Amino acid sequence: MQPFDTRTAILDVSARLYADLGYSAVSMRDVAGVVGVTSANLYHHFKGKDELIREALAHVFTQKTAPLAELLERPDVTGERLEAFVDHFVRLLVEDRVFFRLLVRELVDGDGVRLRDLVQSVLEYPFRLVVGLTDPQQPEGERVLMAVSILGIILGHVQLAVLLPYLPGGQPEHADSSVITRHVSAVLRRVLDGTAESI
Amino acid sequence: MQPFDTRTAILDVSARLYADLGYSAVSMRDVAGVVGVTSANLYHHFKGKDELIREALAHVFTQKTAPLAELLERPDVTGERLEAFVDHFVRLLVEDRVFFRLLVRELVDGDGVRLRDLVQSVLEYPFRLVVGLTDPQQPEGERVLMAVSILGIILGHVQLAVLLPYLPGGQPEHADSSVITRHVSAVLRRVLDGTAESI
DNA sequence: GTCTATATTCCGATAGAC
DNA sequence: GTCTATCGGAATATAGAC
Repeated sequence: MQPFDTRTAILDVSARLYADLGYSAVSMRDVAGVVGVTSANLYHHFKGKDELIREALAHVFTQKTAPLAELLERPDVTGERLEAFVDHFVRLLVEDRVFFRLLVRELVDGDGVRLRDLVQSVLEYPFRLVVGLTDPQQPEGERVLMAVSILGIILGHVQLAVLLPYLPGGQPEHADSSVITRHVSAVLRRVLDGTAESI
Repeated sequence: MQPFDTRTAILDVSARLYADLGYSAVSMRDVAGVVGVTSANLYHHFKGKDELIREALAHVFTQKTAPLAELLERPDVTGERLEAFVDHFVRLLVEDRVFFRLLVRELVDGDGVRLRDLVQSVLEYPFRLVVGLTDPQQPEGERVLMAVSILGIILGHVQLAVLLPYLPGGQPEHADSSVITRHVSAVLRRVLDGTAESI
């Protein structure tokens, strides 16, 4: 642990550039240039480009998922765990552009191994919570589908937000995390209350 | 118009490779090799890589959106226009892997100009329909947010489907278009009926 | 309209000095 | 741990013959 850890700096820069440009468009020279070292130095810290990007992904995902897990481990005393989860997840996706873009990129480009890693490091925990919010009297398959719908509506909402300036009636304010959180919470509460008292 | 139009073949191959690999990972040599011509030939039909990919996108989007527009222009006599729309849109995203991946890639990588093109060629029409399905007594902003939620839940559901094999309780059958259509239709019907009789 | 051949730049990766 | 120097190959793009 040094005051300025070169390896960590490389991981941070790699994650940001990969999130913005994608795997093939970010070169080892680019990363090195932003960090302020030579590209040869990158090969001292990492075996190659594949390993660098893979570790950068794990670096960001483990970093950003910890607070979410902490939230989910708190007991639900107010019955507003759904709102708290939506608020936190929307805020994470809207306000952390790097995290959001890494997530979407993995969903579209990830192979089987990387998708399983993504689930285990980021999505499995919130997924279990959301399944727990669905009607326990429904069969397992229905509850899984409902959980996917809930996570999907949040992801889709954030993803479509970039189109709002070009959609008829769309205002950029509709992409604010507070607006999205309020709206999605209301929709989900209506859906969940229609099936069971799940709080 | 020739029996085998080289230009059209180039556009089809470009769209497929770009959908699978992304902009930087698909080379002019790759496209030419699959089509069965030389890369120099591509520069006779298109000014460069940028123009090729841009025209390939427009080629696919205008092609695949026509049936959707046709559906939306039919009068809603049975009151099941929502179900018909969900069915068609889910089927399009699930069964046409090229279209789906192009759409997601544009959402994550597109700049202002390309996003506006995407809206005008693909999303504006279904968006107007979905706005029409929401409660007319709600203010415009609320109806827009609801429409984004409806499109978003479909997009998010299809997008998260790749994770189902790795999620607890997830079954690959949950990614079938018929299963997604039935589930999403039921959820949306519940949400929309909670606000107004919109049929 | 399609080809061969090539110019130029950039890429990932390595060797070896310090 | 960081550097200079460089290799071999692949990228976009062009010139010009057929």
